[in-house]
Amino acid sequence: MNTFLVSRELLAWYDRHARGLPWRETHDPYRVWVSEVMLQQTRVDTVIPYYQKWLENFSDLHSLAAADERQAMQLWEGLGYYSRARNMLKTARILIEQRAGQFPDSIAELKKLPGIGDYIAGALASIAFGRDEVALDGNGLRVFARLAEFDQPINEAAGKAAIRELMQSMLPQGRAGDFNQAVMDLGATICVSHNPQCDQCPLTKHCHAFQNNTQDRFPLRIKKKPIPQYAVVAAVLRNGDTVLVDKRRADGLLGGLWEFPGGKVEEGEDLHTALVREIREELGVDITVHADIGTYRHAYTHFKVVVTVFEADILSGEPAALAADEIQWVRPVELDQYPMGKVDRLIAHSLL
DNA sequence: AATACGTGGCA
DNA sequence: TTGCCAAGTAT
Repeated sequence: MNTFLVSRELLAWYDRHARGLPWRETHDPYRVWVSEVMLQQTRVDTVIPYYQKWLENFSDLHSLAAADERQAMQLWEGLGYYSRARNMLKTARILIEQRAGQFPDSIAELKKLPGIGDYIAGALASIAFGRDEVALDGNGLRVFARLAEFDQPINEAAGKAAIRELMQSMLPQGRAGDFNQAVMDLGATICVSHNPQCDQCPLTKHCHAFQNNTQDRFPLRIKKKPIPQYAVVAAVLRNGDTVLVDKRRADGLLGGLWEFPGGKVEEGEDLHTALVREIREELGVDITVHADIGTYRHAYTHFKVVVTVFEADILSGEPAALAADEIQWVRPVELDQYPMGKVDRLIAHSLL
């Protein structure tokens, strides 16, 4: 492969076909950063409305550093990977307090900030600061794995490192940001996972996969383990016209979001028993379980759940936040003010 | 190195 | 319906 030609022709293609995206209107590090964080594992079409809403509420680093966490989580609700939002708040505050509100421009310093890893550090350095640095994401891995019929799995460190070196070797001095974005645009619009549009690709004459018609076989990946499925129960506990919700601890799944109390059903346990046990563990109260008011199936990244929701009443005791950061009695109509994951939001809406 | 971490689109 | 995958990072 002639890396010089690939690089030159890719840039020429990008000059004509770059997508007009909201975060490409400036090179403002704050805006580039917001977009890159939101775009992790998330499609452009999904991100755009979130990006615009976020910028309307937090137009710069100062307003984000001063932000209310609940407001930030509400704006993030539905995007997933919620630690991204919490890390953005942390990073904004670090930059305001320790760096006079300026992003560092070196990879090493950028990577010290919460939520900034190899990719975002490279993206900020190259796109926002014009430095000659690689930003390698899933698109780049796929594009170059096909170009070279790359024989190593791209979801292992060695494979990623080799492709990073290939990209490094063809990085056009002075236009690394455009080059990185060109690779991503090509991967997102033409060299897509399934049914790549090779008839529109500017690189077919360099592409080994195209020449051998092996696009479907690349990139190679190590297979993931099958994911387990769990039965989960949740309770709608009532007190007058309010229901009880709890705020999950900051770490872990859906950290910092609100939920209806409950948990996993153990092996051999029936749903009622599980719910009584979970509520006793989480809130320190005994309940009577009433009607089943809904079943929800949901797939997280590494497991699936079937959630059964029950109406329930407290028999004795005052609920306490034994396993959560906070508990609150809330009227269902007010629950939109409480950031939640998908399943709990569906349950909340079912109560209206 | 392997696993945890959300959600929605698509075949 | 099920499984794969999408602008990754933290531990």
